[in-house]
Amino acid sequence: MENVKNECKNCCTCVHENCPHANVDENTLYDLAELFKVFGDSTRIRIISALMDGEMCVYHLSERLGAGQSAVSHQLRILRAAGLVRPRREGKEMYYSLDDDHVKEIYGAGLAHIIHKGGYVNE
Amino acid sequence: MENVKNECKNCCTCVHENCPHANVDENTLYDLAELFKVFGDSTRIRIISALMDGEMCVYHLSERLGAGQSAVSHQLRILRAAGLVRPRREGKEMYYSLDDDHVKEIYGAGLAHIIHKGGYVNE
DNA sequence: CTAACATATGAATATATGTTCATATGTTGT
DNA sequence: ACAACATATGAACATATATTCATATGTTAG
Repeated sequence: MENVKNECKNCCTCVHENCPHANVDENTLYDLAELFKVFGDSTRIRIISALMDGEMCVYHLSERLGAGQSAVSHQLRILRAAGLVRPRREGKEMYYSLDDDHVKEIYGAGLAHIIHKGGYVNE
Repeated sequence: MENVKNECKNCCTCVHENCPHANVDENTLYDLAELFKVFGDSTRIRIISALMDGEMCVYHLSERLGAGQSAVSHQLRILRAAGLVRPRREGKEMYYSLDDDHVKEIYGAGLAHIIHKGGYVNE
């Protein structure tokens, strides 16, 4: 409702884009929830993970995930709408790739937490 | 299903915890989706945002969010189960705080993406 | 232009999830 | 022990969401 002004008490006094203590209004928090919601589905996070290695067409994504073409296409639509992936047409095929490095940063930050909590063993 | 071994092609050859290209098995991806799912709710992200300023008791959280006590408590349970917040009892009250800095990193990474996409104006 | 292929989309269904209400648990002061 | 308060929890309900099926759109080769 209200927009409380909070100065960063932890890392700095200025408000730069990476500062997690930056003043954030309610609408931004809703946007943020929407963004994380997109990451919060196993099919979509698996798509993102697959695209870490580089672009891939829908058919190969579908194959790699063992999911239906329609399901993958629906999820790609959501990823696209969130600005997380970008399509590129080449003939009949659509190649998808991660939109920018923010996607990798969010993914990496989440992964670091999982690892820290010990639920992950690297081989 | 299968566990494909991918070496990082972008930033390094070693596999350290922050590398977004680290080899990640299917189970970890499911854990990751579960983690982001926790961030992907407006009530929970508002709780996290509130706790950025420091610990807070349930009643004050409930007050600040304009949400019911029960709703907040239910969401705190989920945040606790995910290892994102930590409770501390002081008399009748329960004070919650962010569990560790990973929470801030994930939050900050998401916020950076929102800002980059232009959906956020800092005052 | 037509057939074959790749992807996208709409509708329907089944499942997951958040909130509310009622109540239980736990703590303090008397 | 009891009353008052703070928080937690279970059940019920309403809503959101992911998948599937059928079909539409778009592209290429012949």
